[in-house]
Amino acid sequence: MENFREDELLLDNNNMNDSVSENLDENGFPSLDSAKSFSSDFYSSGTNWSCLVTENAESSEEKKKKNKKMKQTDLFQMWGFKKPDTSSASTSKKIQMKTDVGFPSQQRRVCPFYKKIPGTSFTVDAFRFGLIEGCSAYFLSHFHYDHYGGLSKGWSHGSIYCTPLTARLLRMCLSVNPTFIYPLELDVEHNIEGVKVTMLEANHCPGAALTHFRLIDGRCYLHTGDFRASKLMQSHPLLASHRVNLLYLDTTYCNPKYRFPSKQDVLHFVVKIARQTLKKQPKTLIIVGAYSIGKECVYLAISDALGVKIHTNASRRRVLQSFGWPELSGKLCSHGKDTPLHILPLSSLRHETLKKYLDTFAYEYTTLLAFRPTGWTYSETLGNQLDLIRPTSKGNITIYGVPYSEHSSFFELREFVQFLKPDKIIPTVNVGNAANRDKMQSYFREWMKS
DNA sequence: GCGATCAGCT
DNA sequence: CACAGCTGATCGC
Repeated sequence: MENFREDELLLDNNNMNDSVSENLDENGFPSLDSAKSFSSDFYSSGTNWSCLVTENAESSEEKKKKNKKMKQTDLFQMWGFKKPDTSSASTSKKIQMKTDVGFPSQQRRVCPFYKKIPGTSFTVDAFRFGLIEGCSAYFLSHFHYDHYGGLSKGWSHGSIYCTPLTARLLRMCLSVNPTFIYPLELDVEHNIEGVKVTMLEANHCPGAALTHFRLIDGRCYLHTGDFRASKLMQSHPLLASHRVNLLYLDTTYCNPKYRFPSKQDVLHFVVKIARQTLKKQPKTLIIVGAYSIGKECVYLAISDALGVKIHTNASRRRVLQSFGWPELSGKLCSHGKDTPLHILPLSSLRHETLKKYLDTFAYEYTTLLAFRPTGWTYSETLGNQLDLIRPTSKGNITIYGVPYSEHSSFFELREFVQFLKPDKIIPTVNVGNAANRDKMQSYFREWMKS
């Protein structure tokens, strides 16, 4: 997850000073020798977003006057029963509610400093800002929309560096011109403009990577992208042997209220529920919800445990096939009737929608059990106790929210940071408001004490 | 006519 | 709450 909502970024514009921008070069890249001071200024001032937006904040006020509209999703198309309708929909004329006339959006959105790597002309996950002056290499940490946003067929602003799997998805799903894409094998040191760059497995979604930069002067910077910290990560030679001077950290769950179990525990829980349900009612259709990529292990675990194949629509099958994982590819099947385990978009995981879906398999299945894996199915009181999770049931439809997270929990973050002992930390998530930034800053200070 | 983008929503 | 989008409307070519 990332913060990039303009209205959020605008919040702090009334309290600006020049402490950050002083340490930026003419293109807004933090200069090499001031890497320390620019991040400390970031923490001390907490509110300096001078490198972000400078336009007026008016637009956010007049936004909320649109009527809610009924939407008519073609479920059969989404589920793969039907080809997309190519006939044009009727377009009704509407009164313009636009308030920021005259300002092209890219002019108003400037790449924030925490996406720029000091002492280099590199940026990370910064495609939605159009051409970034002074940027010669655009790194992409993983293939999730809020990170690749801005990339499309017409991209021509510069070289894109990412893992080979992410590169395939860029070509396949976004038709990005391959001449701009430079796949970087994991765990191999690549020399890019004199900087030694290594991609490390991020334990997030397929293809997600931490990016490790070793500059010519020996300084090491680690950008986590989105990641779930693990013990295994600590044994990586690059992290075990080199001091990290600057850590760009995925702070999605940087708050102790976020407690969730290990992935393994959640997988065991899901499998247990699936088995119990099938034992009671053998004619149960099992659904796992998923976004574009990620959470594959949830349905792989069920597939393995029950010895059944995995059905999903053609477009998702194409994406999953592209991973090149035999243990996944071999289990996919194109006919829903051939397996009781189906994958649907998370948006389908509502009782009403699932009922319709079950109706399309009325001859095969009588009940439906669905899992909604998200990171924020947490509870302060439940904590780690999976057995206290209660599903929501309506008729023969049962939905479990399960805390399968592909981001680090608060305590995993703490352990990772205390292992790494970086000189400085730059949070990359939840930085849109000052209270959050201050809170995270105080956690960092606490962690770094000893 | 189509792809890209935006606001609103979950 | 916030994940990682989804959707319909609008904009731009």
